Amino acid sequence: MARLEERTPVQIGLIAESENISQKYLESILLTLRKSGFLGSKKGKGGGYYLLKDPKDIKMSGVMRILEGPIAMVPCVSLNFYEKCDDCPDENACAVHNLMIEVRDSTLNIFNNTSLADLIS
Amino acid sequence: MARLEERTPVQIGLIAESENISQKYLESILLTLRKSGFLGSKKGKGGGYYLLKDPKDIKMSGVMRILEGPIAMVPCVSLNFYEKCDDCPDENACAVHNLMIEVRDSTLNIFNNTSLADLIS
DNA sequence: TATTACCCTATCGGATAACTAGGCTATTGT
DNA sequence: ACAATAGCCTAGTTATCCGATAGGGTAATA
Repeated sequence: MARLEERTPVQIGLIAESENISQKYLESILLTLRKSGFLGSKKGKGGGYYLLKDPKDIKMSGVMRILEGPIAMVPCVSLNFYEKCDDCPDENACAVHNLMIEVRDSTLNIFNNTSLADLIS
Repeated sequence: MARLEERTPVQIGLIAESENISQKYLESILLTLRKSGFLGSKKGKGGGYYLLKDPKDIKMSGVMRILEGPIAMVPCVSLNFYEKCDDCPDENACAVHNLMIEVRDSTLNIFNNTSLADLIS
């Protein structure tokens, strides 16, 4: 969709065919993206999905979180999906904790500075 | 173990207790580390596990690969656990591929430049 | 020679995620 | 109006992985 100049609706079937995946499976992915505000949709004949924003304004960090879940390698350093480790008495005393934060930040830095437009160029 | 000055064997039971995990489970982890060359072991009374190298010379990238598997987010950009994507006709044509390589390299850079000694300080 | 402590294999159960299936509903063009 | 189109929704299946467990074996040491 991002490769198209115009912002006209694209049917699920067309994308499924060109990407070699099942139509139904793609449907669930596109539905997720619509619910999270990345895509709009149009029903009926001539309908389909379309991008709501300019590809330049879509950061990969947002897309990744929706489609892949947490960016952090471990839940205890995740910003959006934080979870405490079961048997960890003190995160600050954990030797691995700070290292994981460092990795998270460097990954996040890349995703935040890459747009959908960057990807297709 | 890295925190100890001397390189004397430490018993599984002691570590299991101080880390609040089952002795058997810890055993399987230590066994993995021994087989991959990070730890040595001594049997019989007074035995246990000990580091084979100086903590300064143990890079976290090596430890991570043994305990956590691939560092890359997707197999198709993994250096040590490479796998081709099923329905991908051309990796170079994949929009996500280069992004994932970038992330892999930045993560690897951190793990390569962090030693076990860095972690405990 | 008994005890200690590591060695090895098999397996279980829960969670996750890719993927599928089937039917419903809203929109559109004629 | 109405029939075809195309998205909407929920549930479920299947496969795989991983944390964790169990139990018995073997080598080394005091």
